[in-house]
Amino acid sequence: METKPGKEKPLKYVMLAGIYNEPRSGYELTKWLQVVGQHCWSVEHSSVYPALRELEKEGLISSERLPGTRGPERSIYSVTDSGREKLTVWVANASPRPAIKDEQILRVLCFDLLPRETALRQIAEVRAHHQSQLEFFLARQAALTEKQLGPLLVTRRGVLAEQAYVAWCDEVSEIIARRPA
Amino acid sequence: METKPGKEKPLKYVMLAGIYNEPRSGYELTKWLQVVGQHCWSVEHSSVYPALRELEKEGLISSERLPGTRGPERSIYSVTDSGREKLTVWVANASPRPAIKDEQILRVLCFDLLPRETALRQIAEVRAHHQSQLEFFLARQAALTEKQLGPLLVTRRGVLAEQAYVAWCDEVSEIIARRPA
DNA sequence: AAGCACATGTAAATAGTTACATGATTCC
DNA sequence: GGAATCATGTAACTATTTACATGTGCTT
Repeated sequence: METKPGKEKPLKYVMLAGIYNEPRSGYELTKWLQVVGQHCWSVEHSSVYPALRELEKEGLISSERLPGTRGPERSIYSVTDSGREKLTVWVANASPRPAIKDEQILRVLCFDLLPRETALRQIAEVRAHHQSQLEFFLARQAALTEKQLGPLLVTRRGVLAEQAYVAWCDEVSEIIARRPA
Repeated sequence: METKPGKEKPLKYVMLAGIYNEPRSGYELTKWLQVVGQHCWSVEHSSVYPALRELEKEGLISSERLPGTRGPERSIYSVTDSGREKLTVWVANASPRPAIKDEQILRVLCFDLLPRETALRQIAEVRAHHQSQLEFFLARQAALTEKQLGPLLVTRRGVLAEQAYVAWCDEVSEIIARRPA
């Protein structure tokens, strides 16, 4: 047995996956988790740095100190051979069902509490947000080739998910609009 | 000032929305959050009961003790007038962006670590899960009329979200399949 | 009488955020 | 020299899960 046969924190594997995809600093990893990772696993930087230290202590990643091109020095992490092995085992496992927290859907559940105008305005704003996310993922998709299999598939997920959200907003608007006030 | 001008826990509003939608017991609310709430806000029962007590203490919901039709006695909660007012204010507010935790997308990011067969098998299982979720939401949709505006719109979200997930799984399969091993 | 679904609760542990803190470098 | 971005970190707090706990009533 190696220290503990128990389960490991998903966040560490999430980060390992991000670093495997491309060597990154903690800062870059945080940014990545906040933009690309928005539809899979978004966290704050305060969770990232301690996890990086754990991963390094376990020998799953290694760091290299580099002078920042535009900014101060940072540590760039790469996945070690041992990390790659652990990651491979993890990737082959089954995932728990996605966990989603989306208050907006619950607001829509209660839309009969609002005057029609208010509801329509709210959903229009939500639509605008997801439309701009969609455009972001479309732009990213256009910049990728089939060579970059993983990033391309993840980006496709972003595109499809945002398209579905925008389509739902449109349905909500339409149904609300043609309703008796 | 009423006790605290600070922000309130989202879970309480989520539950208030669920009870407003239909008076429910803690047990029923938990079930609802686990099935319908899967694409908006899923929690365990251990979070539900304490929050119910808080909501009742604040006078936002009231309980009625009823003998269970098939099972022991339970408390059915309804939204009070005061609760309805608070809920209305909340519904009119803007929502934070959805927070999603989905390990599967990150596994796909690393699919080049797996033999093609393994990856295809995994994604087929994931597809099957979302397909069955889709069928659940479609059945639910068929049972609703436009009278039940909120539940219908929430169910539509389930349908669209699961369709998008299934479509993504198909894309992943296709791209993996026609790749050099 | 055993097993299952109903029904509710608490305590300990974990995960994650918010707020606090610091400092470098670049651009205006 | 001030603002913005880069870059990293800690501490306190909050939210949520897991595990423990208990008991009812129906079905087989």
